[in-house]
Parts: sequence; C-alpha cells; structure tokens
Amino acid sequence: MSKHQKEITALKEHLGKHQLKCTRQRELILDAFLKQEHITAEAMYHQLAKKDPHLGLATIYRTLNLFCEAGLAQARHFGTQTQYDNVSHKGHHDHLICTDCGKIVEFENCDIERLQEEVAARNGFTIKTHRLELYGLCSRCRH
Amino acid sequence: MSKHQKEITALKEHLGKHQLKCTRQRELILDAFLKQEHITAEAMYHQLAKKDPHLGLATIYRTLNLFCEAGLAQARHFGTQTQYDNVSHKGHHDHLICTDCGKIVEFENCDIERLQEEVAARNGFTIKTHRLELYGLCSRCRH
DNA sequence: ATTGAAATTGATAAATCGTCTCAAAAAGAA
DNA sequence: TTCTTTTTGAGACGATTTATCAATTTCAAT
Repeated sequence: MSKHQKEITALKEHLGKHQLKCTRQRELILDAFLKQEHITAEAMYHQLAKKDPHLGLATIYRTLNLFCEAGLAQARHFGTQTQYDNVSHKGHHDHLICTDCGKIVEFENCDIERLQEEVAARNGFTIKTHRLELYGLCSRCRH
Repeated sequence: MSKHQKEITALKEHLGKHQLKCTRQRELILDAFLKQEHITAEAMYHQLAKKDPHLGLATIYRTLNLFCEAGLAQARHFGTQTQYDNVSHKGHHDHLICTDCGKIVEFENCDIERLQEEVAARNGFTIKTHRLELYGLCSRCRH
C-alpha cells in the first residue's frame, strides 16, 4: 500500500474520465514525482534513467503536463526552465529566494491568498492559480 | 528635457560604473522602453524597425538585459516568451493574467506587500524585489 | 581633432527548451 | 485472442534567447 494512494487514485480517476490509459510509464513518473517538492522534466529524465533507460524525455514532458491537467502538478517558469510543483498536498507553493546563494524557502500564507482573491474579484477575475516569489537575501548572505 | 530624465540618468550612472558605453542604440531602446508598461524583445524589434531598420534583435535582447541589471527593467517569463517590465516608475509590478485571452491587468496592494515583509522577516530574509502573478479568467473569458 | 584601446553592434550560427510527428508497441474492452 | 485506441520513444522541428566574431563606434588620452 503506497504512501501516495490518494494521488494515485486521483490520477486514475482523471485518466478514466478522459479516455486515457494507465501505463507503466505514467505510474513510474507519478511515483517519482510525488517524492519531490518540485522538479524539472530534465532532472526527472536523468533521475529515472536508472530505473528505465529507455524512458523518453518527451514522455516525461507529456506526463508532467498531464499531471497539471489532473491537478496534481503546477507548472512554473523559473529562469529558463519549467519547474513542475507538487501541489497534491498543499494548495499553493510560494517561494522565498535568496538572490545570493540561491536558497529557496517555501511558504504558505492564507492572509495573502485572501487578499489576492479580493484583488482579483475587484477586477472581475476568477483566480485559478498564482505565483508569488520574494527575492532577497537570506540571513546568512546578508552579512 | 525628456520626461524620463531620471531614468536616463540612472542608466548613464550604471554605464559609468561598469565601464560600459552610451550608444545611440541604447538611448533609442531606452526611450522606447520607458513608454511601455511591459514589452517583449520581439515586439520592440518590430516597433523600432521604423526608426532604425538595421537595429539587430540581439542588440535589443542585450540592451533589455542591461536594463534589468541597471534596475530599470525586470524580466518575467510568460508562456514561451520573456516580458520585460518597466519598473522605473512603480516599485512593484504585480499582474492579473487571463490564461485564456492573455489580458494583463496591473495592480498594487499595500496590504499584500506588508504581509510579504512579515513572511520574509519570519524566515530571516530581507526582500529586494518580488513577483506576484495571479492566473485565471477575466470576466469576458469566464463566459 | 586624432589616435587607439576597449566596448558595441549586426548578422547569423548555435544552444536551449519544449512540442510535434509517426511508426511501433501497449492498453484495455469486447 | 482480437481489435481499436492510446501511448510511447526517437528524433525532427519550432520558438526563443544567447554566443560568435569581424567591423564599427565610443571615448579617454593625446
């Protein structure tokens, strides 16, 4: 019994609803993905090469995008690459980023999210996702 | 006397500090850039083709990146392209983005920024800049 | 104003990242 | 098993951005 049974079920539900099939590759990629906070397709490609040397990069991209559609992942453009965030546990994924050493701290703040909803409503928008990144210096780099 | 004298001075100061030179192209691009809220390199390329048909795309990229280093612009990856935001007027630049039609609404919210400071302080960070993007559907696309 | 070292430019080649194509393979219902 | 549909893997492709490099421009020192 996997630790991530809930997410596995969620994916299968999505697959069923959309006439998609449950493949070995999708299960393999999901299993690896759920162990991460966030990962790039390229990183996952190298990571999974050990388990399945023939797993194609295109399949990883396709599958991670599938996870986004299924609501398990969320794509985020960071630098030149796309990070796929694991949002199956937390609803959102905000970041504090040290511009000096690159350290990333993740946080969540309900008050900020409530205010975001207000701003959106005031402008006639319905928010689906958001992205908040705070750039600065961590305590160590400030000195 | 240009409306953007402050920014022109800021750029020249940056150039001086880094042994960079003030060229006709840089002045031309700065002038065009300061009239925008945000623009892509490609869009600026086409826009400036009228004034200088020989201005190269690479120069536009180089110069917009220079503006980022000088603190006049801020790069933001949206979809497959990079938007260069004009941050010389406002300290911050937050966006409401319609994922359907691409419409972008800019906003500012002091309460959110105050909360951001709190989160940062709690984690030992000192914020220099931030990025907040809310993705969803605008009123028109919701229907 | 002229000179000369250093930076910049324009044109294009190259790199990067992600998607598309398509024949072969796999899934899964009948 | 059989048949239809979906998926896969490999590489081609497309879009965006950066690197290369000879020619040009800037600008400080004559």
